[in-house]
Amino acid sequence: MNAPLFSARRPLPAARPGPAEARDAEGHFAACREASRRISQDLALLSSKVKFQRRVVRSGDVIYRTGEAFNALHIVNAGFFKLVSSTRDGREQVVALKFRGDWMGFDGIASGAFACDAVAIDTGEVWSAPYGVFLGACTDELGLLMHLHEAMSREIVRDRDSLMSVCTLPAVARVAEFLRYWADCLARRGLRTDQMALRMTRAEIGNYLGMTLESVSRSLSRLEKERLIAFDRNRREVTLPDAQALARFVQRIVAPGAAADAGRPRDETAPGCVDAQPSARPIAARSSSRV
Amino acid sequence: MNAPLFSARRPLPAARPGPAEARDAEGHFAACREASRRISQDLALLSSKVKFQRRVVRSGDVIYRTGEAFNALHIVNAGFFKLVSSTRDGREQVVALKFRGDWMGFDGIASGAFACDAVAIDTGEVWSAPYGVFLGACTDELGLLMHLHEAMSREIVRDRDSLMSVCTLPAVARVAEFLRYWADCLARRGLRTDQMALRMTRAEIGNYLGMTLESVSRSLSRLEKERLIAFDRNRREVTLPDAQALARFVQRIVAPGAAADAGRPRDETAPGCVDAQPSARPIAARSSSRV
DNA sequence: CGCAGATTTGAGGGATCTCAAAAGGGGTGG
DNA sequence: CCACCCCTTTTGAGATCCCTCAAATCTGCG
Repeated sequence: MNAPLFSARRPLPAARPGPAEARDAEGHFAACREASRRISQDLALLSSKVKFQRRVVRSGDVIYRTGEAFNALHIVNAGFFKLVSSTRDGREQVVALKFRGDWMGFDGIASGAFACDAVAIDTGEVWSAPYGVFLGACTDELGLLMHLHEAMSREIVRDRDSLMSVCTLPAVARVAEFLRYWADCLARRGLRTDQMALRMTRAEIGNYLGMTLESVSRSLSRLEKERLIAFDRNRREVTLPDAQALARFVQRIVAPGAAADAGRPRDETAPGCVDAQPSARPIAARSSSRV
Repeated sequence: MNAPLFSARRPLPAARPGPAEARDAEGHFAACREASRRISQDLALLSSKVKFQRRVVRSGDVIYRTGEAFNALHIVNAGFFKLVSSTRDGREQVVALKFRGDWMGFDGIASGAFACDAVAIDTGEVWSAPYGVFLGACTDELGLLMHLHEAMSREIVRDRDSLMSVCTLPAVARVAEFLRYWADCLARRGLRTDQMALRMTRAEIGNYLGMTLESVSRSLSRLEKERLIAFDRNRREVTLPDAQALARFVQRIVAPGAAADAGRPRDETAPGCVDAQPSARPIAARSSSRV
């Protein structure tokens, strides 16, 4: 009875583009439709299992604040949200962005107090329920438990992707990746990705990506000049004519030597065929132990 | 019967130093002893609830690899581990470090395949059990479930701390924070923090912190020159004579205006609770909505 | 003892930041 | 409806931090 109530665990093979690049676009659209359907379905099931408090929010509304007692978990039903960490000395950092179907509040479980601010950056709706209610529902319904764990796991993986981006990509590539990420998040929720409204200022984007607002602006201008993006009316809305071209642009920056063959599955463990000198130096392995 | 089997949820108020700065050192030591005791206790309880497969590892041993089917969760009983993410284009990133009591493998839950490599960087011991076993144990034992969630939550918070560090601190401050973090992790596990063996090459540290190995080396040399750290024999072992002085050093860099005496790292007592003038520009809040 | 890898240190260059000025956009009140 | 104001964005010029390249030193080990 606790079987696949929530959607199966790895329903998105297309998320990792297979070797066949040609039909990627179609595959991508199919995957997005599937993802969108799944998110809606999960939300519906979730709300049938747990009695939520629903709240409509507007841009700037705060869902929870750093230091507040952790009492509830929140799920985005609509809109966009940012999570902002801050240090005692006044540094602030946008650490995550949240979209429909995403959970907010996991950061509070560890210490019993929320570790960041959750702020709406558009009108939307949040569903909330006390942590204990989830816990109780989880023990009844294994599917819900697995859903919860998957959400936390996704968050961990995504956070690390951010770190990877910030640590290994130059500014313009980070902006390009950010745009791809944003478009992908929209697409997987059934939202149109042409004329995306970014909903964040250059300052917020720059903060999220670890650069100044001026660098964001310059990067966007450069991407526009290279025809990889196009602005709409007010420079707050952006179009990605060709997401793959953006990806190739990033590849070109990362590995200036290697040609455009982006779709290499995974045979590279450097030493073998070192054609693509990764411009990112591999981490020297000390004491590789076993020969 | 599912009550406080695992240690209570927020047992470390001292981790957030209160307004009284003076007795911080004692409070810190007490907190570390407490944390150490708790970690040992949790491990003992864990192993009484779940039948683990135990494995002794040596530096360089791989616990799991990117792309491998996610089958089990792992818990560090001894030693030190790094988690390394990699991209298809060959970039590598140390995304996390793991110590006794930490879990490894959460990244695999979301997609059903591990999303990074887990590699030992010292001899140690790992306890492993299939995910399903944990899940089963969790439904029997609510305390275990909460313990698991706290571990995942801690990981999320820590990952975001890393992002904060990389995005908002200059190189030398990142290195200083890294040393403090490492010392703190050791202290909370009852390990001595004088003559810490870093167990990572400069290249690995630099990768983790988003800088080159040369920058790490220069930063360490500078910290040494300012008497904030001291090297032992082989420059792989480091001593932090005064962790608070290191923290003040970081503060001085972040908010140059706040601390007057920039030259002397010595007897300048940190101003009360420095909620300093953020030299880091705050994120411009668009549409602050409600008046 | 010599080698291989790790580390340090220096010099120069480049990417990004800082500072500054001007243009654009949207909302409000007159 | 328009003027005005405030915020955001763009763009330029110079400064700076960090990276790249290079060479020397150090360490552990076979």
